[in-house]
This record gives sequence, structure tokens and C-alpha cells, in this order.
Amino acid sequence: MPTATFFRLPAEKQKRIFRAAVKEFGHSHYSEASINQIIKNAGIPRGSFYQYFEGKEDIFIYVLEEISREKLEVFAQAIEGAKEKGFFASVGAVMPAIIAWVEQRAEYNMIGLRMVEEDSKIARDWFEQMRGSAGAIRMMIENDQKNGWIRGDVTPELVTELASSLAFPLVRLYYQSEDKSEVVKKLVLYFDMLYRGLRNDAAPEGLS
Amino acid sequence: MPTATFFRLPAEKQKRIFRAAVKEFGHSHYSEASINQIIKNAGIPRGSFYQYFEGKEDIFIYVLEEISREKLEVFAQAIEGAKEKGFFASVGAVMPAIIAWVEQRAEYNMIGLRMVEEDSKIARDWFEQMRGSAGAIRMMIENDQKNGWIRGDVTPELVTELASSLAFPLVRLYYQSEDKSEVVKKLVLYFDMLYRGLRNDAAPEGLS
DNA sequence: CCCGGATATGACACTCTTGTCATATTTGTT
DNA sequence: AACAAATATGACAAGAGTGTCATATCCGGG
Repeated sequence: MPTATFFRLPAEKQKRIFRAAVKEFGHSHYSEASINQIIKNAGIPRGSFYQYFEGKEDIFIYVLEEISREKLEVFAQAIEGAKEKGFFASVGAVMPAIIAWVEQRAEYNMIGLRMVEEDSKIARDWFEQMRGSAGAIRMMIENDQKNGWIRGDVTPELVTELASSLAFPLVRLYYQSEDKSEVVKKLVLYFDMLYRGLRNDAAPEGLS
Repeated sequence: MPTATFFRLPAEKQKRIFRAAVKEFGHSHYSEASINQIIKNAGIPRGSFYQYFEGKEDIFIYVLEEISREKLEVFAQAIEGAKEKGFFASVGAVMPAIIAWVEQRAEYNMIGLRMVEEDSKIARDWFEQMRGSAGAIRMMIENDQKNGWIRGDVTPELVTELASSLAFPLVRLYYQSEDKSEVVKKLVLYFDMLYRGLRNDAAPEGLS
């Protein structure tokens, strides 16, 4: 946790340091990110940094938590509006908000991307914690299964794993692409494919 | 390219250096991998390394090429046996060989995993080159589409992208898991889901 | 105006890595 | 044996990063 001193700093300075850290962690993997770079970007002397944070992990976690907070804020309403419609309908409904987030918070998302990529202990711990808080999604899927919308032989975990396995490369592609609309088109296809793959075929007559 | 001197070295020494490099590149991302570590593992002095390779990129490419060669060797027959049956049947047929490769060549695959993860220029270039040589798969999929097995509104590239988006996390999971059979079960589910998502629903009557 | 706690600062000592190079040592040939 | 070409070797300079600490500065309360 950042020191009390850090939190007593003028908001402007805190933000400046936060932004410098976001930039660095979005630019390099955790293990390669350099405190040197952060303090250079933030324009604070080396000694000050250690007055505010214990070290790299400390500021990294701080950045993750700040971003989480902001994300939750932004998505709160979007999620609220889409709850009882089942997984696919809900994701579809929230999709515009997600795309806007990807578009507007590129630097934040780069950090997430790098974390998935690097697969370090610190990243795994973080995602583990996230998974726990994704109970809402889990319930939605279980509900869909009860209703017979989603095939019963997959677990909710599997569905979310599948979705994120597909989502992360898409986000990466999005940032690399010139033509963003191409990527959105691809997203629609992925989504459709996932839907067909997961919907409950067993309904009326037998097959496969 | 490694120097002529390197190729004149006794085979045993070449192999020793190769293995040391595989170990290091499997252990750390390209950008973090250290020549120091490689020479320590291989038991050769610093000066010698630079007598054999221009630098890190040189030995990295060499390692990739060696692995490619070996991979091609191993899969040559497996692929041969499975060609004209269409994409899904073929992949299904080759699957045991793939699983065996994943199981036996963990270190090789770690390098591939790290390359996808890191998404460096050198990795992108390499995969680009690979994509070009994956013409056989492309043709198989196009053929399936002509035959009406695979829906026509996806491109072959999309299919391979989807497949690898799903495959890489699975491989990673495989190496992390205690219970390998669980992961294989998951693989089957993924595969089934991909099949359902990509098959041509427009076909007249049911198929398996 | 002055003092003490809170802050700020950058020099320092260390560690790790890289690429080079002058100096051995080995090998093959005459 | 003698000599040149090929190899081998490790000390070295340079670069980048890290965490600490003695010292300087600031600021609110008496």
C-alpha cells in the first residue's frame, strides 16, 4: 500500500505519478517495467518515489486498484440495465459500453493485456481475486442452463474461460489494427460462433 | 545466422548450447532472457558465445528454426495420414500426436507460449512467416466450405485464428495443471464447441 | 521568529547485463 | 619443429536498474 505521505500529496501530483505508472506498466511487462522510467515520466526524484511506495509491486497494485475502481464506476449502470436477460443477451447489451471502454482507455487495457501475457505470480493472484468477484456472471450462466438456453455439459467457469480466451486476442488486435471496424466485425463473428457453440442443441430432436 | 565456427563445433557442444538456449528462452521472455544465463547453463565462456552467435536474436532464431525442423519431422507422417478428411476430422486425427508433442516437448512449447505472450516484433515476424506456410490448413478449410461442412461466412484465417486463440491458453493450462486428463477433457469440449460454432447449420438434414 | 516533524532530494554502493578485445591455446600443414 | 589460421578465454568498460541514507527544505504551531 502506498504510504500515508503519498495520500497527503496534492491530488495533481498523485495523478501525475499514477499516469506515469500507467504509461510504464502499459508499455512494458511488470518484470521489465522500470521505476527509473516512472520517476522520469512523473518528474519526481528517486528518493521521493521510495517515500511514497515500497517498490514496484506496491505501485503496481495501486494502479490496478485505481483502474478497477474506475471501471466499476463506468460499468455500474451498463450492467444494471442488462441483468435478467441471460448471458448472451446481457453481454450483447453491454457490448457498446465495452467497446467504448476499449477505445477510450487504451492504456488501462494495455496493462491488463500485458498481465495476461506475462502470466506472472502477481498477475495470477490478481485474476484469481477477480474471478471470485465475477459471481454475477456465473449466476447468469447457471440460470441460462436451468432455462435450457445453454448446454448443460459445460461449467460456468468454462464459459467465462472461453470468452476471455477469445476476448484478449481481440483486444490486442484492436489496438494493433488500422481498421477498427474490421475488428468489431470479427468480434460479432466470434460472439455468434460462441453462441452457436454453447446454446442448447438438445432441445427437440436428437443429434450429434 | 550462427557463424561457420559454430557449425564446425563437435555435435555434442552444439547440442549443449542449443539445450541451454532452449532452457533459457523457455524460462524467460525473449527480452528478459540473458546471454549470461545461457553461457552459464552451457558451460562456455562469454567470449566463445560471441564467436558463435552475433547476439541474442541470432541464437533465438537458430533455436526456433531447429525446433521447427524437428516439429516438421515428427508431424510429417501424422499429417500425411489425415489430409483429405476435412479440417475437423483431420485435426481430430492428429490430436493424439499433438498431445504427445505437448507432453514430451514442454520446453519447446514454453518458448512458443512466451512468444505469443510477449508479442514482440521478433515474435510477430516469426508467426507471420509461419502463417504463410500454413497453406495446407487453409486449403482444407476452403474445401470444407465448398463441401458445405463449414459455414461460408467465415474466412479460413478466422478459423485458424480462433483455433489458436483457444489452443494457446489450453497449452498453458496443461503445463500448469496437476491433472492433465482434466485439461484434455476441456480440450475435447473446446473442440466440440468450435465444431458446433463453425459447422454449416444451413445444411439440409442433421449430420454429426 | 523559531523549532520539530514531515518531505524532498540526489549521490552512492551494488548488482546484473552486454559486447569487445588483447592474449592464450589448439590444430593442421609443410 | 615451426608457422599461420582457427579457436578459446576472461578481464574490462559501459549502461541500466535498484534501494538507502545523510542532508536540505518546508510548514504549522507556539
